[in-house]
Amino acid sequence: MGGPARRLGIRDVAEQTGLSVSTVSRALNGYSDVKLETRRKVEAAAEHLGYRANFAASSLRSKQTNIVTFMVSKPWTKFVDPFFLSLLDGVELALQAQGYALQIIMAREHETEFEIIRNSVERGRCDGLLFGRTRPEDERVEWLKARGFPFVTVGRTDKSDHDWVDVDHYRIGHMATERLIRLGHTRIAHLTTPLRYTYSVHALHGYRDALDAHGIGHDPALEIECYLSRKTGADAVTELITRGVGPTAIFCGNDVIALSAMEAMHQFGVRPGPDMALIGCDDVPVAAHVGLGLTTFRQDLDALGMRLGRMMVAKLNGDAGPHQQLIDAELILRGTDLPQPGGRAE
Amino acid sequence: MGGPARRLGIRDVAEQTGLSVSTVSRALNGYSDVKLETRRKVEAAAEHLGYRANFAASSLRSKQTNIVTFMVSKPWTKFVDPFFLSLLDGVELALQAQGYALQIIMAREHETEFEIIRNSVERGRCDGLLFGRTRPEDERVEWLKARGFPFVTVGRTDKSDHDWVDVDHYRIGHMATERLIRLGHTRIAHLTTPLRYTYSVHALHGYRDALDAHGIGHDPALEIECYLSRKTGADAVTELITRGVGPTAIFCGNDVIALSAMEAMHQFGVRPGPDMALIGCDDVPVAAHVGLGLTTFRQDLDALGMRLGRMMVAKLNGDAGPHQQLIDAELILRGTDLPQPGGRAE
DNA sequence: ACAATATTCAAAAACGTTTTTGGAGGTCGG
DNA sequence: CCGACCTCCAAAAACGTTTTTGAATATTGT
Repeated sequence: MGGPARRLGIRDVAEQTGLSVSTVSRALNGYSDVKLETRRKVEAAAEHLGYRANFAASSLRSKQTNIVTFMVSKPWTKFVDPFFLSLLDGVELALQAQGYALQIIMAREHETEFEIIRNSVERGRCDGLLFGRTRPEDERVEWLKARGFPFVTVGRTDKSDHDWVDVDHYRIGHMATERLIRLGHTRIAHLTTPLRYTYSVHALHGYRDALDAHGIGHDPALEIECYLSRKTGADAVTELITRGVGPTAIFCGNDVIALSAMEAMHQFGVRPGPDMALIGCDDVPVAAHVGLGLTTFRQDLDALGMRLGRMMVAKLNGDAGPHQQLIDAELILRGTDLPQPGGRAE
Repeated sequence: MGGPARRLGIRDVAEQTGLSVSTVSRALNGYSDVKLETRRKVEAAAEHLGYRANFAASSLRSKQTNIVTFMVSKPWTKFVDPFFLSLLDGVELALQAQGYALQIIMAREHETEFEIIRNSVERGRCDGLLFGRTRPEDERVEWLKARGFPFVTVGRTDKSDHDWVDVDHYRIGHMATERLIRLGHTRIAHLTTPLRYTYSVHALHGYRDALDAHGIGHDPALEIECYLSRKTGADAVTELITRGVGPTAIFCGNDVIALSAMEAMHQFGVRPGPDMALIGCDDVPVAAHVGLGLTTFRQDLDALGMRLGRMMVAKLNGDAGPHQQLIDAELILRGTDLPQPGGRAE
């Protein structure tokens, strides 16, 4: 005896209040054509019964999920890159203010990135998509654009005729290099982040242009592409030192590379700062506390995230765009950007 | 002219193949009562058309989402705690091997944790739930247990009669303290992680029991609860030094606290290691590279994550449990655990 | 006071799948 | 050769909402 214990449904709320199912639905979803008193009654009953609309059913009928998905790629997960976490904080804030939920999914392999996106879009798992690590030619961007699916990226592509937010890495590269030049350095190495990503190329261009502006040509032997696993900053420094190409300063694409580079310097008895100037990027938490303090660039990731989120909400609300936002980073001077020993600083 | 551009549906695949809708569904979902040839034909047609089953519809009908949700709490997001990232990596691996997708959602405020769980469960957004930061009396655990919803936690509660994985923080506290005692220290401070979490209490007990075992009573003035924002490890060290309670060694609940503590020591001219021994926990990436190298405990988070994921899959497959797994951490000896200056080590 | 309009709600259709049910045709044993 | 049992597939019901449609009642303007 006893009913078959059905799952609690909107029908139960309707029975409880003596109203129709449709009225309950309209009351709960904030439609205007329901009397205030009725709405209150419905809300009270729903609260009392502990009813919430089934997600699958409601998104099937309404054709929207109220979910925005952020896809984070493997390299971000394995080595803790503080970048995207702070970012997500801001995104979440902006989204939930407009009734959207942020959902994060991980792309384990590089190849699955596209598959995950296809799956999300074609199965209708979310209303909008967010992702970073854009490449100059990015399959994902092209595909989404062609399908007209709402998305915003962190980082640009070659064409960049879609919605994005980005940190101005060209400017970062330029400023860092210029600062090192002003300190008297002329042999300045650049340890780049993986060049398959657009932002790495931007930074590289900034670096080269700054050299050019001061009549210093760029030397391929001083430009080394670094990764997080194989070929780290330490490997690059080892290479620079053992090959005797003689840099007196290094600009690193990010702090993890810079930290790794410092590691190798120690092993060669080279002091980061006095013996070899060093500038990083990202201002990771330990940057301030390592050695003399790593000079680096700080980005307001909370703000970047908020903009990213708000941009997505705007798109979702039918705002056509394109929306594009370039963010400046701030140079944080600490101890590792020292004049060239024996050189003449301006 | 031109059709109303309906969304691609299973109907289209049925028409394309000349089969019925139900057969297409059965073929795509791997049922056995469909001829191999037919299955191939269906799969080819689906692939050709680019069809994928709508998520909302399929999960509405089948009453399952194939999604497992990991809820991460605010403190984990703001300050990059490497802990949960490596963990998630393993979880994802274990889940996707069994056809489940991992979805991550963030609880911004402490108070929303419970709300998020209620929402996920009552709206039927996922099949299983994962979360950490368990407290001795944990409302979430009780609620989920009462509802019979599948969940596994990272960390225990007072009762712990549910499924969990956990690192043995009692053992960590005990080992760390014992090592410091063996090095000749008797005034050993413990900078705890927030004591509202169960694991912090476990570590504290390990610390106290080790002291007791050597006939050293624990001194409340040497036990300081630390947080990530207010009252950091630096604040605690400042307090210890200025109050003159005279510890010669410190065991920190995690590396972030330890790093922060080192910071303050520098300001007081106290060298971490020679002047004050220090042991942390977690083995964050920089731990090896800071100062003399921070002695700490390493946990195999990938393995922990895999177990967590596998445990969840087992539950979802009807395996009754309870499943519980306690993981050992490994002491990584580096430079900061030195004998008490002028003391007599065993 | 009457038509026109607003307000409030109910009934039923619709969303796109999966599951249930059952039937047609083939195979096998007696 | 007939019935029993497989194998494979089609038709229809079902999942739990939201949206559409339309009707009853209340309100307003003239």
